[in-house]
Amino acid sequence: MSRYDAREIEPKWQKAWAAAGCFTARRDPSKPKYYVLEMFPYPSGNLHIGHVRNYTMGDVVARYKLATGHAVLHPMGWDAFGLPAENAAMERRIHPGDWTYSNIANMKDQFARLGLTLDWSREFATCDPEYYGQQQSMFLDFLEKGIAYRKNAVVNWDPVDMTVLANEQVEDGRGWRSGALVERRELTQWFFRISDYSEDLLSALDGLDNWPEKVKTMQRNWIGRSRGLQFSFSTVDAPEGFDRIEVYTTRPDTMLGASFVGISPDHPLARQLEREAPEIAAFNAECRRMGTAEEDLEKAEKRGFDTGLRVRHPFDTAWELPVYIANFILMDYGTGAIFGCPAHDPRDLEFARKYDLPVISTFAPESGDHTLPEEGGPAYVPPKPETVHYIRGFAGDEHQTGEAAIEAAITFCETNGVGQGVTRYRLRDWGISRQRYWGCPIPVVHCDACGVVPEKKENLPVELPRDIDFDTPGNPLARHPTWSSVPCPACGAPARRETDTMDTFVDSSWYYARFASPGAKTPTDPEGVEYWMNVDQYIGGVEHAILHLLYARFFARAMQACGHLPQGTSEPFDALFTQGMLTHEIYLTRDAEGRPVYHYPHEVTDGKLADGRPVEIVPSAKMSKSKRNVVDPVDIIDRFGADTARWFVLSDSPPERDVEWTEAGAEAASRHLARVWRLAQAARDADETGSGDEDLERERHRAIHDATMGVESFGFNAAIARLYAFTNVLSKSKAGRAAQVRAVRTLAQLMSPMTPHLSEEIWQMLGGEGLIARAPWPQADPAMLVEDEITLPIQINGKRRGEMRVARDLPKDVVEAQALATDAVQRALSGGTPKKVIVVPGKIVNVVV
RNA sequence: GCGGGCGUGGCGGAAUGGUAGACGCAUGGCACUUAAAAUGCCUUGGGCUAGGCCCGUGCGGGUUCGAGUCCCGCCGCCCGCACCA
Repeated sequence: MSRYDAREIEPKWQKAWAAAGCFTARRDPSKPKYYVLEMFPYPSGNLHIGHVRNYTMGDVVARYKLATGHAVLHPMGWDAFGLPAENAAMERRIHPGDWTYSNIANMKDQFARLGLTLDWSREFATCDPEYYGQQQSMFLDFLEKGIAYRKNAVVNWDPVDMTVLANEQVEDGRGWRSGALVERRELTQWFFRISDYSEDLLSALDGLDNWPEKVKTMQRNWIGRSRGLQFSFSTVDAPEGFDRIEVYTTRPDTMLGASFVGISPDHPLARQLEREAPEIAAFNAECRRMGTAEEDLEKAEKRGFDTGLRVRHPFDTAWELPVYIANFILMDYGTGAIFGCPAHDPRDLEFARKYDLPVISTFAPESGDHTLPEEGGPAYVPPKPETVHYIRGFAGDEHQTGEAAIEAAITFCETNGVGQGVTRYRLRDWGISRQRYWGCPIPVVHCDACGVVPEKKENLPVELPRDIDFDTPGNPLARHPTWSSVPCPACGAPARRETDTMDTFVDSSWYYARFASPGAKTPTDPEGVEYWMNVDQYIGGVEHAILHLLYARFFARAMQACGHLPQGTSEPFDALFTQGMLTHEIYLTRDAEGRPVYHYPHEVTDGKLADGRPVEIVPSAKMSKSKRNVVDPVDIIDRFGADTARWFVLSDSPPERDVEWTEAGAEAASRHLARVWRLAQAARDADETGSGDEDLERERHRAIHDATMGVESFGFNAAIARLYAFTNVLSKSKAGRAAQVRAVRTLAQLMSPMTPHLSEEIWQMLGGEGLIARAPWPQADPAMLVEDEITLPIQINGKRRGEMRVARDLPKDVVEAQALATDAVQRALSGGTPKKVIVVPGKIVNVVV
């Protein structure tokens, strides 16, 4: 009997699949098409075990769809632009392009060992000029359609490094390299008009039936449609041109609870005031000395500055409110100005208590204990559909829901000329300008005479220059001696190329469409996208639930508007699956100062280091290089084989949840595969006749049914658990050779999406025809699945107290009579009669005594 | 801070509102072996006055004949917050 040796069989079958061209996508009108896509990786240099899980899931789907007669497209590429390449360039004096492409080569070798069904003939990297040139072409289309435009926006500015920082490069308000206090600075930047699509992006979510509800909810909240009132306060003694302050509120029903007006430090009025008042200038400067990240803003202490200006309440001109500049108000939202109602907003309440401003409740609960905010209670913010009692109402009923009150308030205000009801969206336009080298150049030219001029399409791609350096901080493109000097495409006069490059989210917003025809001389070609789009199943991390997926949905619409995608593809991903992370224990010891020192898993045995020191163990932590709790897939494949790695990452945990990588789990998976291998040999060598052929055959059909359901519903862990159970039955079976061989061949097929190499080997061993990768998926015979007799649990007062075997279709009254006759029920009744008997056919009997 | 999610034995987890703990790991025992490894078989939520009963799905309430599942309020962890990808 030979042993299962993954190192021997895995390369063999990988070669066989390649020789047969099994995974090359081909348009085939005689088959339904299926496009499965996993979010493409950033080429960081090494495949992470998390990648293994992500790509194995897609591979299971791809192999299953191949087996069920689909023309499958399963491509792979590289999300190759971005900051890490520039960081590597600075740290190691290596060119970002060289670093990126060598990482790609390395990761591709690692990919090859996993035995995935990828069609590498369609591979591209977003940093290939062929790819980003087409992206530039689309940018020009967007520009022509008005989807791309320029406006001012704030960035994180590092005054020492003289460079723009990403949010993650700002740590506690300081630049990560220079340590300098970061400032907000305004630059003219390129934007995509995603906000024009707000309503469509919102309402189309309703049609995405195969997206997780949580992702749709997050997107809805992000787009943030709100109904509110826009109105203005008239000012008292304000500077010239500021006789009114426009505000927007979603709670106009609380207008009689107004206590102050707050404006953003970037509001035009704040900017005007800082010219005359040094204290205001100082305060505004202080506010701007904070990163642009909304999270920081929200967590920061709420601070304000009393401008001394006052506004008149629109309902009562004698009622004046103070105007504060407040650090938590963003110029990008609404009008950059709010009215504060401390009684019904926790932020406003914190602010009011700090600056001793009035707190005025406008409504209170209908009943129950309630401490009014003005008497020290918390801000009262009930859900809008809840009915409350209006103490200071001015429109609608005294007792009404927040929703009704808001509509009544809007109507009242419109009737009295105080303002207008408007629908707003939280979604802001997408700023795509980056002041960096390693990204897609924005293909426009700045001409003194003609202004902003689009590059001619025949001049695309606008390629990145190769000869750059990172010796001095800032954007290498901007300081390149010759690159930006070009003639104006319109008038031919000397002009300057745009040196901003595009956000890398642009690159990943349309790659799925490019895979349909990767070599096309236009961004897409109609034949390719018409056949392959949409993506039938998209798989990736939930961390992309909002930005990437929203941008990709927007891009599909914008591409459609420019004729790059056909009708019916505005939603590019028919089904979405968000998978969980891979986690691993963290092992650490403490240094003399009590700081943690992290240790790699291979340094730890039985909770101790080699020198015998015990380690602290932090369970289920996200894998990160700095914590050293990483698992190298190459190492796992060397030791156990790809099939074991694939099997393990899919077992144990549901795909949408995190899974903890454990050595013991990997070993168990490996042992199981070896056991299946032995069973296959035992089946091959079994006696011709045996007993229980029929039982095994029934079990085989049940396994087909259950495992198929598991694969179709992304219940890979459930499918695997079912296959374990089938394996247990098989190993105990005394069935004859034919029945055993049939059962093992089915087992190999059902396992093949997860363990393709082992399955091929067994298939061949047991005389399967051709490659298992091309064999049709086994079918379960419905007649073999029904059971004639079932076990019915009997409950007394909702607790299980017994069971009985009954015919599957026994009438309800007979079931009831039999249940009442059981010992357990008789004991519980002790001669009395039951109060109630509930019989759920085929499920349960509950006797209430 | 705001939005979204998750929480079940020693561990990973299973369970259309209907037998909580499938399946796997780890325990412990047995078989095989000179021995070990490997393999196979069995055992295992906690408790008690143990062949029966009680308690158990983060905590506290509620709906229901019946709640891990639905509702309300907490606690903890994770993801996102627009320039990380």
